[in-house]
Amino acid sequence: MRNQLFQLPIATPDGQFVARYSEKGLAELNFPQAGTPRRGVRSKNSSGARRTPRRGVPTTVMRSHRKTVAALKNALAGRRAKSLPPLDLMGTEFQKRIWNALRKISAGKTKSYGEIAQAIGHPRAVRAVGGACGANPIPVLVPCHRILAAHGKIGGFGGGLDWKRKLLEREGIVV
DNA sequence: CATCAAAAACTCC
DNA sequence: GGAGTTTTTGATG
Repeated sequence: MRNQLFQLPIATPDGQFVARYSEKGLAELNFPQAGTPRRGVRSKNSSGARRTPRRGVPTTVMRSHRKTVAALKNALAGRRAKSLPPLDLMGTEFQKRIWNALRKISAGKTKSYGEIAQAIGHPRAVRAVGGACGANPIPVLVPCHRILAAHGKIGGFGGGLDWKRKLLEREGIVV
């Protein structure tokens, strides 16, 4: 079991996102509809899933939530957020490196999995990079959708390929 | 606890 | 279309 995460909804024109925060910051962000469609994730929906305690939420979490909402809306509008909320990324060092590299990508630009692999010093681990992107807990804010396959192909996307295309088109990126 | 085996949002021949 | 590379995850001894 991880630390207790506070789960809060985010209403956007595209639906209701679900964000989960630790006391350090944003830990996870999910698309509307599907709960956790990532592979290999067993999400027993028993009482283990902590719902939204509208109060009893630490002020740090509320602050992160406010920033997250602003950043998410900006991102959905096709613009990069001026400032992201504090992120509490949980994963292996390899994944953290990749996610950190993803955050460096400016809005309206794309990179390939190979580019990311080279950026983190494992030029052959392109496949693993794809896996790490799929394990990215915070899509949109960590722009995993700006990663395209080598030959300009769309690649894949955990939250659904339609989302990826939509996000890319909103940023003016044509595939 | 250490080891083996399979899968993955890729890339090159 | 097939083989190659790397990491993660679940099963096995």
